[in-house]
Amino acid sequence: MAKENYTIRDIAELANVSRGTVDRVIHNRGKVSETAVKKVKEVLEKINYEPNLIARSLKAHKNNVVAIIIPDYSEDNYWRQCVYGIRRAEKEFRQFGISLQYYEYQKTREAYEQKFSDVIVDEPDAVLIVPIYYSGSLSLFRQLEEREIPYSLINTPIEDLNYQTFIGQDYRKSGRVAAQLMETLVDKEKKVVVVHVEQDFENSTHLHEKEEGFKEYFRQKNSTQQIEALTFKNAKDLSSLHQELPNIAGIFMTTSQTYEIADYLPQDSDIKVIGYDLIPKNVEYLRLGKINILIHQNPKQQGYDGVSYLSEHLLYKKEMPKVKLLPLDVVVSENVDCYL
Amino acid sequence: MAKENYTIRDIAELANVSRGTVDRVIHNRGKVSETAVKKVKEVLEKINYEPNLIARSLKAHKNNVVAIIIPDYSEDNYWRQCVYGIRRAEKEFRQFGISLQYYEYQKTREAYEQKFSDVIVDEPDAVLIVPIYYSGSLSLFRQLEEREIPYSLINTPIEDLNYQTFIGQDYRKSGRVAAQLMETLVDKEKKVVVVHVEQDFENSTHLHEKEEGFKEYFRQKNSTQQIEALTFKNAKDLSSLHQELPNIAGIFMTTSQTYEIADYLPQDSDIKVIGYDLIPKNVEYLRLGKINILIHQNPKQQGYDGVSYLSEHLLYKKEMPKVKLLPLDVVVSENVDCYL
DNA sequence: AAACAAATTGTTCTCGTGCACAAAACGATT
DNA sequence: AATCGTTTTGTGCACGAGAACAATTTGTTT
Repeated sequence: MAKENYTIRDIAELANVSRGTVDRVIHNRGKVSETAVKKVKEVLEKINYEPNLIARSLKAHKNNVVAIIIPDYSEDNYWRQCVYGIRRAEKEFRQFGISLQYYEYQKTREAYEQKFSDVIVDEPDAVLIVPIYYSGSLSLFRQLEEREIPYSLINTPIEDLNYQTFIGQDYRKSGRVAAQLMETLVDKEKKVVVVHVEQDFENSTHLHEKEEGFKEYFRQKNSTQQIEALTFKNAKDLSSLHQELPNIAGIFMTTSQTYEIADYLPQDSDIKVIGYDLIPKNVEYLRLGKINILIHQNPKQQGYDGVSYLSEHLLYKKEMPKVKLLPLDVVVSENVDCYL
Repeated sequence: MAKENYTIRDIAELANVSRGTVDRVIHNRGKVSETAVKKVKEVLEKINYEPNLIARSLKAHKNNVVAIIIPDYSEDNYWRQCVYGIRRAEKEFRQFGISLQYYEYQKTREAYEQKFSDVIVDEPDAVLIVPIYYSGSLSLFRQLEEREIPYSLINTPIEDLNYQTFIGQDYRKSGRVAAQLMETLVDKEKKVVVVHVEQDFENSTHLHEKEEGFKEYFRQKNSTQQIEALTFKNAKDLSSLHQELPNIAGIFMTTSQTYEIADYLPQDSDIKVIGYDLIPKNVEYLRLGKINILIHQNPKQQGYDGVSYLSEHLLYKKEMPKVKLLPLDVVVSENVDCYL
């Protein structure tokens, strides 16, 4: 196989046909005689033709619109990081005729569904969505499918949908990682607790997965470690933990409100805390030693990948993986700088 | 600011001049009358012109050659991973007229310097180099500089060179991370040892840095932890550690031969091992629990970034950072899959 | 075999930039 | 005012793919 980069012209010459015919064969459109098809295909098999994407996209410029449905990020550092990644991809793909349309929703189910409906009315060419509310919006997803609008989910998985790609983490594995790290931090005399802070816990399968992974790890190790799971609708309710604290060796927070729990611990507490996400408050507490370990969910990468995949799909019909799992980065105070 | 993507043509119309004049002003080449310059610049300030890189690179195609000087990777898993990253970038930039030329060297100083000389004779447009040998090759770097051939270093830093970019890790911080993790794994009764396996230890500043970072962490914490550093020219010599083992709580291996030390530990040993790199043998031992933690040096990313930076520099004269530090990924058995 | 329709093949233009070259404008000199 | 040289400005082409359109060949019918 020669290294050279062949062009449509080269192929046409080699096959003794015109450029138009080669083009028709490659994209198997239009009528071409069998003999011509054969001639071209023979050449194509011999050489390794890779179309020049630059030339192609120079021509393309269909101006595709990708809708971004994301929680209001003005006050939320996690989603803001995600938007940074989205913006990076936006800048990169604008050249290729991709433009983004943002639909920010306040964190209520109504607002979410409203924005989602808006998107459907606007008929974008693709949709990237953070579906933090589960039930109810299924019919909206179905509408996207009927209209054949490709969509990807980031951060929060939902089963039984025909999305293009889910981008996020393996949450069960994430719980297991937390468990393994917790095991090294605490000794088994006291119990460890898994704490969820989420209004709609029932529908948050990813939090269930984290808890399950956490317990699974200890179970498979035949550990005698005592584990208790607690669910709070609101961070304020964490104060009720107060009297339990003396019996607790470690806390695994399954959401990014990890810093909230650290606030309820006494100054000289020896309780180990493992949680999620490099939001500023968490990072501060990690540096102070109030939080021991954070698992980084790579929101920036999630946003970037989400837009990239959809864009390349629209531009080149590139296939996308059904699931893209990002690494489970373990962050301690000494390496936190690398991830900021 | 309108969102529209302006073209040279648009600017020409708005400024009432020809495309050629706009082009001359933008690249400030050639003679243009002051009035014309003013007219064009006024328009340029009003709109936000961003040249279409696609059209630009469609035209470019100067076929730049980037030389890759890298240790023989047929038998070395670490460098092979690095080459994977290089290949990914190669594929991506081939379209843009970048081609790579590989110069693999056997791991002796003579072979290294020979290949380096070959590169200089071949006069590539840029050089990406893994300089595992330090002294002696400085004159070769100077020759690159004289010929104004841009070059970047990956993995191994060398001071006082006018390289474009060094891509690798912050080795001191890397040692600190290892120390912090070691602290959680061992109790202070026994000592921990830092083990280097390297023929040319004197010249390996990055290994010194790792050791120094490791010690620095404990020192700053006013820890009473006893630390000892040992240097071996060859992995076989590790057997001499045997009688010391009962006094050792943890071992910090500064190179990828971490699996070698694990082989010398008794089956039921409680000695904790922290080391580097996700080569298959290390990963196997991590899964088996013979190694506790690996720090991932991201060789694939290093290779990819190295080629990308140089390519974009050649193509668009894009500026490159002087130093690009990759994250210090902490890998345990439960999250190792994410990084493979 | 002429006439026509249908199938196939070939040509040309577009995308936006960058460069080479052609055209025009300007100024100076006779 | 005509000529020349110089400066400035305008135009055309190439890059490679893709699609519309034009041209050709093929097949069918009378």
